[in-house]
Amino acid sequence: MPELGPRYEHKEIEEDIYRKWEESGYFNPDKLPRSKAKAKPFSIVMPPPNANGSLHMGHAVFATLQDIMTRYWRMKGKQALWLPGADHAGFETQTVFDKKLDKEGRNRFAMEREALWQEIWDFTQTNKKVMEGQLRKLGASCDWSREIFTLDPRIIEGVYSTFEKMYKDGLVYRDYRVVNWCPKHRTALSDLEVKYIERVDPLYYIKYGPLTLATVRPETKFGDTALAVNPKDKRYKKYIGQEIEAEGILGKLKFRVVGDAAIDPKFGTGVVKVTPAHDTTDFEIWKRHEKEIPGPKIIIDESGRLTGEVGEFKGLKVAEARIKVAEKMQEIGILEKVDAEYKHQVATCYRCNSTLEPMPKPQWFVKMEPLAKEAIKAVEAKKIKFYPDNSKKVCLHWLRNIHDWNISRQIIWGIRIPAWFCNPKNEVKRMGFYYKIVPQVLKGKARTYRLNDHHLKVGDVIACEDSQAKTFFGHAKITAVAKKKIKDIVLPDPIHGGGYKTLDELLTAFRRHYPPDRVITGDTETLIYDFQFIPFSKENPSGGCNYIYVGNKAVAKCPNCNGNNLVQDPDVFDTWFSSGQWPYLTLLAQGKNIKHGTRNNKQELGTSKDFENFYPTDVMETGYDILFFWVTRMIMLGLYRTGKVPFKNVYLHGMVRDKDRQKMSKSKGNVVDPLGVAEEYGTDAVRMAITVGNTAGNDIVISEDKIRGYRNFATKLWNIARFVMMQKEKIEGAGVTAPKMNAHDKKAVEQAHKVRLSIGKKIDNFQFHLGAEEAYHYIWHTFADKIIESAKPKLMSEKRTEQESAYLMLLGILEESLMMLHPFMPFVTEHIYQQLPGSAKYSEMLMIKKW
RNA sequence: GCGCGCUUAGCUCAGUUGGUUAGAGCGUCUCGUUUACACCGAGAAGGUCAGGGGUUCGAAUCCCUUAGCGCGCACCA
Repeated sequence: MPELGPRYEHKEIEEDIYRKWEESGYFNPDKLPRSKAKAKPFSIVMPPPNANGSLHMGHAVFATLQDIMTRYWRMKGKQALWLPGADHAGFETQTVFDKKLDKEGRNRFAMEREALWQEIWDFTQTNKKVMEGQLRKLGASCDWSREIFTLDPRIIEGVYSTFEKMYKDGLVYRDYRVVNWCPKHRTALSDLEVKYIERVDPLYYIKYGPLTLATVRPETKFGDTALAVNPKDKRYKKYIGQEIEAEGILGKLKFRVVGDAAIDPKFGTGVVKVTPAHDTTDFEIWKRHEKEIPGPKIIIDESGRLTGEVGEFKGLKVAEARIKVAEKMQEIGILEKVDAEYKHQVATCYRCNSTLEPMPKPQWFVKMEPLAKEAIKAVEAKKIKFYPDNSKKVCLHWLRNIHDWNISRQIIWGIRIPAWFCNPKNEVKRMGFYYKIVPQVLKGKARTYRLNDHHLKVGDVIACEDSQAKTFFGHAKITAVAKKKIKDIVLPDPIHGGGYKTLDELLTAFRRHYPPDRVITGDTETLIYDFQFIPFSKENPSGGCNYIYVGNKAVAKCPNCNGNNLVQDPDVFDTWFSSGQWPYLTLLAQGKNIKHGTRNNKQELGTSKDFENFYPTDVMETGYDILFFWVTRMIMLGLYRTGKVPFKNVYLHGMVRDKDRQKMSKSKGNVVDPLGVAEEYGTDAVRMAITVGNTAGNDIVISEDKIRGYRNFATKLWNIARFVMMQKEKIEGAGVTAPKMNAHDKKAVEQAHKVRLSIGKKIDNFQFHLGAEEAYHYIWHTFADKIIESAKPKLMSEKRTEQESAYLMLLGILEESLMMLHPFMPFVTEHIYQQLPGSAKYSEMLMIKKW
């Protein structure tokens, strides 16, 4: 056999084989010979790799496992579809690109949105190309004709229609609340993107008048608006409802003390400062006591520096300010003590490890509970099977304790949120009204008292803003301006609304609306503006009514007030909001029969040939690390949009580790590059190393030694084939016409067949490792070591029939072996298969042979 | 705190609903070149399946418990 050398030279053949497979067209289920004959569908939608780098071992794991299933079911005669894609990976790509810009001395915050978008677009398209090549190298038999990118217009259209429907159904809402803010990347993150790390920080005990409280964040004290204690705490009961005076860095402070059950009396001193702008819990405390205490006072800006009324600390970064503020407190004698060894969890950005700054922002949220409820029902009803089984429990636990999901990101790389705000033009002056006042204005309140000078004169038209919700509700035309001491206001004042009967009541109200450290007495001067209120309406459109328009494309005029002030939300969606819809959107995008619902009702999903045929998909195979990010959200959104679960089975693979169980990372230098080792040892060897010993939900250990072991196996198989081919030449050389197998040899072939069926059973049950091992063991230690060895004397026998029978047996078992191994090691098996008698064309093994 | 796991050969891990002498890769030792293969063959050493208790005719496997390790979620300023 001159063409079969003693070693399998993968380098010479892999590329060629893949090209021929691809040219055959059989990766596309529509082109399979059996597809006309009502073959049952089998479908996997590929987790789209992030188009911001090249493939790593984790990708090789999913590529291998999904390819095993696809090839197996295709061989079994199903209409097998493996649908590939690529993910724009919003925030992750943005951070990768930010780093690149940083190296080049550039910065995205100084760039035009369109120019930056174009650069990132080009960057992802380049990466996408590279990854496609790499998936081919790994032997992935996916249908490239259906490949789709997450920013494809067909996908975006679907994402928009989902958002629109959810908005109308009340499942997405805009809210002003404290979000997880990364000061480095200047965007909000979802709760899942927060990584808590344990840190030791000083715990400062600060005197606030008669009380002492403990905090790790003295620098936020400028944003304090109250103090809180547990209502059951006997020590402090008498202070609840009281205003206490305290010495502050910037002068005297006055805070009200509220009782709130969220306070743990056992922690610190049992007294907490309430900083609603920069702490989630405090924001909630304020919400519960908003009648009694002032709301958020922002003193940290978006880049994590102090801002506002913070005196000499203005412009300092939080970490610096903390030390300086503590020093200052020490100086003026309000720092009681410091516990330097305080251990606590700090919220950080999972991408850059920056400490997150909680910050109030208006954002879009998804109301999760109704969606989770349906998902729980479906999972409990076993509409989805989980591998490993216990991940179902993990999934249910998460779904049962779900929180609303912030889907707004303040980056440019992503799908822009299709919401338009009817905003007042910037040149229009605005005046804020506390949200409780708004209905009074609408009902006829026509006077407002202001301590700060707004420089308004009679005849000015201003926009009226709900200062909590940051929404506008109308115009006010100023009709009179006066300046008076508060005590000189005649009470009750019917034009103001008539709510205050005594000076004390009025002063309390003033204090509530201004920072606590502002001293307000009867002698304080106030500006008094009389105005004529004009609500926004279609007849009266000027200015912007803050109506929110949600739709799949821009409209020229505000549907509410007819104004021309619509401005699109600059934010983009969390990537997972779009990838959470991946299974149905990718299938809907395929084929010519695509319908996206009726023209009048964009909310309807429509259908397509692929959607009808392949949805729900058979398997979702991905890593356990994105169970919550992706899998649960696909289930929820899939049920919401299609009424069906998006997949019948979930298989979760583990994380790849090196031989010392260390997580692979560039910084550790222990990364095994799948393409590099595939080049050196052959793709088949890498695939086997990935498959054997890899069980659902458990981490996978991959070392070069292991890969080398399976490279040896490929050579072994190669030599088995070489040996059998040698017999072929001998038999054929002797001019045999119709050789026959004896009963004994037939039995051996049947045995091999049974092994193949047993391996199939294991693939059916998602036990790929067992299947791979069984094939390995049978071929090496049964076929080669025992069957071939015992056949040797027969092959040398003088009896022709015995010789021929032994040859036929070996040929039969070889064929079985190639088939059982093909899903795992497609290249070497295909290559050998082509040498067998009767094999003419490529792709026979791949497509036509039944399992 | 709540939840989910793990502990099997020197190392890294398999072991499906409980069923003969517990397996694989790599490593170690001995021998071996014969119709393919030294990226090989024949053979060997190496495990009280974390400890204890229970159920059972029978337990690595099911139940309880102890110890050690890991992961996820939520948190106290």
